[in-house]
Amino acid sequence: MSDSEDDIPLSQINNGPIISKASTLILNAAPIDDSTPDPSEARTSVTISASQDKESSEDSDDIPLTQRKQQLETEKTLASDSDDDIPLADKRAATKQIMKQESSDDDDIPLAKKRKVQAKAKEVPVSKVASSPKRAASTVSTPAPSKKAKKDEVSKKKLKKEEEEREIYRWWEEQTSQRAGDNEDGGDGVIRWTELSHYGVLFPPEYVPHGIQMKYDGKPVTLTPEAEEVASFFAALLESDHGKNPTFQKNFFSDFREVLAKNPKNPRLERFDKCDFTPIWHQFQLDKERKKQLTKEEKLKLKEERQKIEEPFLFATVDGRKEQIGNFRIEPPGLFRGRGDHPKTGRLKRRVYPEQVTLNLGKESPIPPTLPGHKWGKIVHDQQATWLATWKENINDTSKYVFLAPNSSWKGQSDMKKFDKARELKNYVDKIRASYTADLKDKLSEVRQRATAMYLIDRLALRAGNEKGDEEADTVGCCSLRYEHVTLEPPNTVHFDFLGKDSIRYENTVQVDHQVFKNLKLFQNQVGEGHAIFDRLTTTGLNKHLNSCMPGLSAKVFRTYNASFTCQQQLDRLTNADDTLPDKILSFNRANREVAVLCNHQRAASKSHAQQMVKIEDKIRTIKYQRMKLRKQLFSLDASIKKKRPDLAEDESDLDDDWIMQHDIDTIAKEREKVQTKFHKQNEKRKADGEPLQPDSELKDRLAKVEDLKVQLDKERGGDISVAANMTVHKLLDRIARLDDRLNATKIQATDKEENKEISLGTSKMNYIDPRIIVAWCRSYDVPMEKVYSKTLVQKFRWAQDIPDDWKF
DNA sequence: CGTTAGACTTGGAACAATGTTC
DNA sequence: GAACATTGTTCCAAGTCTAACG
Repeated sequence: MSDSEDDIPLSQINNGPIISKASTLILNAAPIDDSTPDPSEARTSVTISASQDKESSEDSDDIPLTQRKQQLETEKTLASDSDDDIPLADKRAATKQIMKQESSDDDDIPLAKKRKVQAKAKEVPVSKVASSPKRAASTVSTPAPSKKAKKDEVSKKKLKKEEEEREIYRWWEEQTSQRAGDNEDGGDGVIRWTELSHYGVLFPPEYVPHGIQMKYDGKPVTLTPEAEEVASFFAALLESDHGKNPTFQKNFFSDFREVLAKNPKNPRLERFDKCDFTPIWHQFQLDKERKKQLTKEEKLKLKEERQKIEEPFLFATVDGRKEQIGNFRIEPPGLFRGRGDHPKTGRLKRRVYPEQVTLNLGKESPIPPTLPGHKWGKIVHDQQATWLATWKENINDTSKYVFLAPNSSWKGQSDMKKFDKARELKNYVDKIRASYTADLKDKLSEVRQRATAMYLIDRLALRAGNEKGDEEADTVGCCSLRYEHVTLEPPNTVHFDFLGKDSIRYENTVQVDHQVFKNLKLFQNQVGEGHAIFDRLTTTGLNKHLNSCMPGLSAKVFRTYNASFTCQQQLDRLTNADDTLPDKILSFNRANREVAVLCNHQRAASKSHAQQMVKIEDKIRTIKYQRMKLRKQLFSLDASIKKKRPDLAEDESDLDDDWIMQHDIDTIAKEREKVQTKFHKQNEKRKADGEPLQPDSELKDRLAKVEDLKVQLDKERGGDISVAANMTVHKLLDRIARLDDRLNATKIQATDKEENKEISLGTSKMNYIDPRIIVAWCRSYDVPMEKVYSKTLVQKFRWAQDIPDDWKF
């Protein structure tokens, strides 16, 4: 293996913008069906589309960006109005191949049958049990006194675990027909439960005034507790982005003044810029510090107190089964943290009292107690609903709900239903693609717009894009795209730039089907700046049509389908059975990343990312440096090794003399400092213990040793290699091998980190990738599940674990 | 029909817990 | 063992989509 080669990807990855990756990926994942019903009529555009697909699928095979650009440019110059002159001899074949691959995945056993595969079901508990004795065995070596206690603890844990295991409702093992939600015609009229009881919701504690005064115009002012609370909400955010956002400030101040005016004891504060919340802010900083300083015991005690309060709220009983509840807390009052350019951001979100809360309970269930002096707003018995409690929030007048946790049967069932639906789309997608491709030329602009939108939703995994009001942030999805969000570059390149959900920017450049390009141009010209491109299309209309293509189909299913499809495809492509575990994990992360890119799941890069990269690069070099030294020792012991192991004769890349020099200097400096702090610390301890101090000569001796090291390093740099007396060739080879492992692992880590800096993997893992894909992958490549799923995700996807080894999406 | 309400999924950021390193 | 980085969890805003409404 050559180091220089290995280092290439990291730097290159940097250059590859997400955009191009995303576009190639999707076009690749979604081959166009070139068997249009009417070949003579469809020839031109269909041919083109096929050829484009071919090209873009080539793109995806890691052609550097620069080359891709060239390709694009050549195409530009080549392209003329007559579409016919593009040769396509082998291009069809390529498209076919992709299609074939897709349909060969199509080993679709009817879903109903698949569910019954339970051979694995028994294995889960077995492996659990097997792991427990192992743990018990490892405690045997511990000292006698604690032995018994530990053993007790272990068996207790084991028991608890087994009990938990028994308590799990394995709904996925039951006859499908018994389950709600399996109903083809959606969830309407479905009874979800017959018995439902829970302890209601947990209210946040009443406000406790701190008495710290804010200042106005430089002078401290006294506020009523109610006003102080609101001032404190803002004070806490003083240094955050929200606190600095003018809209946030304006909205906060207007609501703050309203609260102030409610009580004549409050001062009149006219101007925001005269307010000074820093005294409160400082107090909060202090509080945080103090909280951090608490001892372990104190923290534990606080935690226990919290848990004791929560305990009754944790579970609900549904038809006799215990189910975990997700969010049983009423949201505390605060300032509304709207995202992006939300016109209401900063407004006061008021405290919620029991009178505003509706509980959903079984008729027979006891009504839980609530805050003293209060009563519940309403008690209902809605057996079609899965919410346990609901209330209205005052900012946007929208409903908030308490639901069961993600590991519950209700959530699990609808999750499974969602993925099964996406999987079902596989069987329809070719037909649907053919049909919208044909519709791209429909005379009815309504139909044509719908087809164009479907193309985008399918190819780019765009969201549907419902209408939004003036009181919300201006964000869009497919149906609500406006003129200015799309830039067209002939012959068929489209630039997208708009704010999507959560005001996350979607920026992408794609080559599209010629007819799509023409349509977009036409629509744009018809509407003009500031107007919706698809002016005849609504999400409702689109979904109605989709539903007629396949029962239960809606726009979001395409996102799920394309995400899961991509993941399956990438995992198959990237993983090798004989890879090391870290390599497999890297492959997994890459597949996961492809999906995240496709769905445009972003995160803010950490402020220290660049520094962190420098640090890790330095770590890599340090390992290489150590390796180099070992190599040299090896050759000085036995020169013949050079011939036997030519791989060891090669120099480490990017280890130049300057770096080595600097590294040695740094090493010495660090060593010196270490010696000194250690010396002083020891003396401080001695002082505290009343022991005699170590003399300064001791420090000098130790520092002299550092100097010896320096001399040795200098000598080694000069080519003078010293080998320890007891060192052997075998030992050296062994050490080098271990360094190589470390080097490899660190490099992988670096690559992963860089590729990941602005991409958030969590959302796709949690919501878009069919967990059965991942479970099957883990099994066939012998990767422990915990390496890819956190504890909670394992629980959430329990239903996905009883599948055959060869399960494919 | 278009509009709104309601219920449920999806999403990034903040926060907490845990792991790593000096 | 404290400081830092990483990972996992919680929070709650912001979507989707269907049903009900007028």
